[in-house]
Amino acid sequence: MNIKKEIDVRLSEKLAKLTNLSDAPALVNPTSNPKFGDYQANGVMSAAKHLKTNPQKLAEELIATVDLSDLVEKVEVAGPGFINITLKKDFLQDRIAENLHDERLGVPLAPQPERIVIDYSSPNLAKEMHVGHLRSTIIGDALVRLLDFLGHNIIRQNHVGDWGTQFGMLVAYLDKLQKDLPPEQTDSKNPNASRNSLFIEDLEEYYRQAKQLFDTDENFANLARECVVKLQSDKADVLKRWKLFRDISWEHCKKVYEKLGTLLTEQDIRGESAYNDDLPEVIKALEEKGLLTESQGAKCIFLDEFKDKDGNALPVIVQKSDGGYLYATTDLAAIRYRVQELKADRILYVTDSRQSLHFQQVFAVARKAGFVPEGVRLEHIAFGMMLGPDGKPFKTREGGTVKLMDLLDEAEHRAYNLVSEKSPHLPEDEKRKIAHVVGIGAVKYADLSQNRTSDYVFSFDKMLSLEGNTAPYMQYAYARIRSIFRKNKSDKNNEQITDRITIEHPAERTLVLKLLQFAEAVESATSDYFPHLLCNYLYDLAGAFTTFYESCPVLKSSEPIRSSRLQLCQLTARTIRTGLGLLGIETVEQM
RNA sequence: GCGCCCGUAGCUCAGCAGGAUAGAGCGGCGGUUUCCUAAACCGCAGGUCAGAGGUUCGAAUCCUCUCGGGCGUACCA
Repeated sequence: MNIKKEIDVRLSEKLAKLTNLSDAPALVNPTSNPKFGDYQANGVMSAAKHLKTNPQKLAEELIATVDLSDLVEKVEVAGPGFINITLKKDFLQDRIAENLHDERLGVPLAPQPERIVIDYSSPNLAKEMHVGHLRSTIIGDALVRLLDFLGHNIIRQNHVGDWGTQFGMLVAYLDKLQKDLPPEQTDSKNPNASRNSLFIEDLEEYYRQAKQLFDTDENFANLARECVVKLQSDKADVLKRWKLFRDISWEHCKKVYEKLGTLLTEQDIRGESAYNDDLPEVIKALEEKGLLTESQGAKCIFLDEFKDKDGNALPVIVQKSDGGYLYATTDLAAIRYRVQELKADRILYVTDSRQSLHFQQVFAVARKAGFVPEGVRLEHIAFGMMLGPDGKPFKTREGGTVKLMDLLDEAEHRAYNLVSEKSPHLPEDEKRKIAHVVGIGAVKYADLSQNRTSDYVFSFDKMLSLEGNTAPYMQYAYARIRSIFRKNKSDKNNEQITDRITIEHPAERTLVLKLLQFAEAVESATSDYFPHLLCNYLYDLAGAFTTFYESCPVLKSSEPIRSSRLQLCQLTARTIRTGLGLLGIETVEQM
């Protein structure tokens, strides 16, 4: 049960009736200060302002009309028209007892499940994954888990870059290599001979060299462009190489995803190449709608809502003057597929904020062209850049791109050193397991715990710190609780844990209330796609637990308090594990 | 030039459908351990919420302008 929502709905309904305002939200939130109770409603004041009446009087009227007796111990009007609400102890105890046997820990399912397509990760298959793919992958994966938990039907889409100039370049470069080699070496050195002889590292290097050639050698650039054309016309030998590149690259991605623990699989891939045949169709459809204009040889859609410096409409180019298609064209084709074939109710794009103009334009064109029905939502879940400690874009010391695999390896390595230092007694394989969970968790949590819209400063030291709002802190909080149960099990006078939770101590009450607010945290993190709100909640929960644990002896208490407190420990552990799980972060039993 | 985002403690960040005394963590200083994991906890110091106007009973939050930073802005993705 979402307590906040429950109170809000009841108050808002009555407030609307009382004021005859169509929109009179009660604006219920947890109180800013515990002395005001558990929840406060702030909406009366603005409603009173609209009606030009006395807010305190209106607040008094409202609480006289609304029935909250099943939840509430005390409701009072305070200050200029706040309504302060204190929940009943019985209510808290009853609700928390329900969560004891609830897999979902009180989080309600979405009343209307939707089919939600989430486009995320989307690496370029011509080269290794690098830090630029990290945020999309982490944030996208967390949103998948969160929305799925609410009962939505999630369709992951990995819109990989597996087509176009970049692949033309690679194929052309391989051709060139082959020609340059002496004939007798062709079989052993020719990467095309066997896939085993070509690795992602080679591919990375080829891409670099091919790119350089492409930029400097006009002849080569033309060859590369020809290869793109050949790709599009299904020339068998060219296609064979393309598949080879793609397969090698995917093997590499798979390893990264595996290490990262993302949900993406081969089934989720639907890359740019998948839309190749649709691109002329998209142009045709736009043409038929009368949206296309030819300008400087390119086919464009001019949209009035986007203006250039002189106030002229800005174009969205969908076909180049040389006949080639662009990013926007592919995205339009993808939208059609997602609407028509996947039957999406909502399509989310998890990409960096630099692409926000692009998506605004693509969304606008898709609407105008009738590719997207009225009720279908298109949303760009934008995020900021990853910065290095110097506040500049995150690069290696030499100024190169940081490979994602290297970064993850280092996180694990650092976590391993930490574990070895703090818990040398643990067996080696255990230490490795913990290092993996903590290292990867740290990278993910550091990203997710920050408001995604802003840039964030990447720091191994900070994310692996045991202090503050970090993964290791949360994982440690979990492990500490689990240790209580190991201890309890090994106790001689191990007693049966009963089901009742009773609130005796203020710290218990605070913890219970916090536990009950898990539903609110999940809801808030999901509604606007802000996973950091769930992180904030978990951190607060850990704090509430610590206070409880410091002031309320658990194993040393006598029944029935002992059972009650053990249950609180159990629920806290489950809530932390579930919450981290929704973010794609694992826990360990000891660390 | 135009557009979008941002500027909160020394540092990294919360808070922003307007609400009560602006919160954390790190760093600094000072404490706590015969006690269920000290990888912990508690306390103190630290702020003209970039600046100036405006709207309001009330502004970090909304509006306008200024300064500072980032990103984007016709054939890359």
